[in-house]
Amino acid sequence: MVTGPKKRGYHHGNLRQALVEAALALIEEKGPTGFTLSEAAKAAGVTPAAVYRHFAGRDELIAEAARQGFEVFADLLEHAYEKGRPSPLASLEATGRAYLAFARRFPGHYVAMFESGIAMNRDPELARLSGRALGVLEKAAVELMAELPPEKRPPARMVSAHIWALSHGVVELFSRGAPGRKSPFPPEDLLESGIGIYLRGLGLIRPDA
Amino acid sequence: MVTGPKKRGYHHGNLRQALVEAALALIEEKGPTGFTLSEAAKAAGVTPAAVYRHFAGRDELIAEAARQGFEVFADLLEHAYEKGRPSPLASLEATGRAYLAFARRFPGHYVAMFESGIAMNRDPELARLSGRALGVLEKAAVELMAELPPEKRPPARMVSAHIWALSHGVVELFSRGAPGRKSPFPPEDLLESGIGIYLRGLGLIRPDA
DNA sequence: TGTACATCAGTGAACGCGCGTTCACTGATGTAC
DNA sequence: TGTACATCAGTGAACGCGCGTTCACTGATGTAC
Repeated sequence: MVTGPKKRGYHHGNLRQALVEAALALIEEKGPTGFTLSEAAKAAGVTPAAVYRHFAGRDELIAEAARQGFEVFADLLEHAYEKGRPSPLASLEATGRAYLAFARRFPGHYVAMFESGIAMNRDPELARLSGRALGVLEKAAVELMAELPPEKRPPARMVSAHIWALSHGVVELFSRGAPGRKSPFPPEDLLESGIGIYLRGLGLIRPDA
Repeated sequence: MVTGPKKRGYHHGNLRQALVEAALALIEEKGPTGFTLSEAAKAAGVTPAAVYRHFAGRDELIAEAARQGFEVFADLLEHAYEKGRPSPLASLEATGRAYLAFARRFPGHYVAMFESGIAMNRDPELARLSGRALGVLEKAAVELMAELPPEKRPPARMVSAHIWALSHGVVELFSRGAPGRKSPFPPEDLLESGIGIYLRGLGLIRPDA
């Protein structure tokens, strides 16, 4: 058994993180329902009871997975947002793409965050992190709205809600390989074209562009 | 014990349907995870074993609930579609509203259909019914696209996918009372405004309307 | 440097629980004569 | 109409299972002297 660069702590080394990763792998594989504490423990090569040294219980473990997911999520969105600057339009489009990219690259996290039935207010840290992620979208929307004349300027929070809903819908319906439901188009194209049409509807892209 | 209009069959009368309804109530109340065969049986006033007279097992029961949901769903969409005629624009908008109305009025069905992890191809009837529902949306999109000049006419299936994704996203994120996540706007307004902006982006509504 | 002690991560056995599922049964309903 | 029989919906006891959780424990690691 190769231990790697001798980084182990007491016994396992870093059981806490190993459990989170086992949980994510299970969620990814079998959905939020298919994850059990015992199985996660087994996957980490440890007795179920050992889990209680690190988490108060099953829900705590999922919450930690979601927490880590939101952290990466917010980072990715922020990075995409910055990359689009100084154009608010490019920022918002990049942010949308980053949303989908996250869901594809971290499906376990995505499920833990949005489909596990975790209550956001169970944990202030979770609420803060999810707020931060959504905040990026809102900031992009606010800047975008500033480009429109005030009289035809919808509320920025509504716009960010639209983008979020569209992104989430594309992920849920077309991105994950729902058995028996075939996507007519690649989800990336679907989201990109959808956002494009939407932004044109806001008057931010030329009608003939 | 009042039996009502004496419609009961052998013992229970109509256990099959009673089980479906108990399952829906449980799903509605506690999510797709929170539903167990035993609890549904108890809610219907019957022994767990009795379920097997009517369904092959737990999954069969959920599938039946989803099947009934899709039936109502397709009917509602179709009705809304017809109501909007002969204007394709009005048809599509009404169909979108009907989508949300269904999710609100039949939350248990909606969850069984879209969040229970039921495989659509497990059951040809289920595939047929879900196809019929989606078909209404596609038909509306096809007619709508016919109003556009061919050179600026996106694929109808893409348009219907956009509408579907936006509707589903609004339902999942803002319609159901996800604890700790407060909706900034009523979901109906959110969907209506979103679809409106989108249709304007397609060039189907006047920019200044 | 070596020894004694404190810490605490993980063990393993045990628990009560509710689950889905099976089975032989019983008794109400429907039907043939 | 009445009786004998067939049907079959629902019972109740039993099963094996894996779950989450608890507990006293053990033994590897870290620390004080």
